[in-house]
Amino acid sequence: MSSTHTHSKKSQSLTKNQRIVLDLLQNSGEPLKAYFILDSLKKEGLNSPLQVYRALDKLVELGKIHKIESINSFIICNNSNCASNTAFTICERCGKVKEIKNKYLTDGVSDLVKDNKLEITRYNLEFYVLCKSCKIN
Amino acid sequence: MSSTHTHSKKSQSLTKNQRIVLDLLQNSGEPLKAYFILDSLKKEGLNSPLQVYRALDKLVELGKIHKIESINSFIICNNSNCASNTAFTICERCGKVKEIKNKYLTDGVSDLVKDNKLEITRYNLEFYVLCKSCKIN
DNA sequence: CCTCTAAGTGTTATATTATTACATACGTGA
DNA sequence: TCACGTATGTAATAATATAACACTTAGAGG
Ligand SMILES: [Zn+2]
Ligand SMILES: [Zn+2]
Ligand SMILES: [Zn+2]
Ligand SMILES: [Zn+2]
Repeated sequence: MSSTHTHSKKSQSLTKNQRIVLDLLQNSGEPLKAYFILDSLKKEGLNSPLQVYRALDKLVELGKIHKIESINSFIICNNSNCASNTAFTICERCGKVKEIKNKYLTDGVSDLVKDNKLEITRYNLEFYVLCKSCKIN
Repeated sequence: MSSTHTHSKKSQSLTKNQRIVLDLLQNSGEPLKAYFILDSLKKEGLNSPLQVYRALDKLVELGKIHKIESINSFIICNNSNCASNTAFTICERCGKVKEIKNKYLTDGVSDLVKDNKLEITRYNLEFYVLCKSCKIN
């Protein structure tokens, strides 16, 4: 390490807007909506929807967050390596969202996809459930 | 036909708005957006977004159409029995959408779900692909 | 250091998607 | 007939997302 070449600086560094949006999602752990993010980060200097959407787009592209399509929300990736392949459970009662990191499920889906000759570039799987605490009550 | 009894009318009969929206989706076969539907059916008497959304909601509930979440569009169900469990491929290049009716895939997903002790009430799977004609060109 | 370029920023305005609220109509069953 | 559930029509508004344009910054390479 610490060799002469200075490359790959870019790949590690997020811009200020990207960073504060990522931090908020990280600290929240929950899915957040773009305009909620905007409101939350007004004090940090974010003024317009576009600033939020641009940061979100980039973070999605980098695989650091995911968009949950059916609720128009964004959540931190807790999986670190799912690229653009995502799977979530969403509680139909309380709205709680969990990223599925069960290897067997995601591998299984990949296998099914291969077996069925679907050439998938990426996928988004949203499973609606009744979560444990909602099941009890 | 035209017998005396009038029962079970309700279960078969859609209202006028529901019918014209369903017919449009049926004839199209493609995913359509709510406001496109509205524009298309102005001449049939639809005047407001709400009329469209109400019809769409009902048709989704009846399982006659599906919403494709990642493109905010609605498409006729070509499967007739998928209830609220849906699976689609979406071409990333041309946007073409196909409902997956491959029994092995959907059964496989169900099995995976069972094996992984996920109590799913329904699911929505969106697979992004490069479709055949886009692959060639 | 200088210049070029890709990426990001800030801002305003606008487009697109969806719901709230409220008054009215209509069919079914008690 | 009355109550009830469902659908309707309409206006207003909320929520989500993008277009357009001028400007800035950071890194690559000479
Ligand atoms: Zn992830
Ligand atoms: Zn729950
Ligand atoms: Zn279907
Ligand atoms: Zn295609």
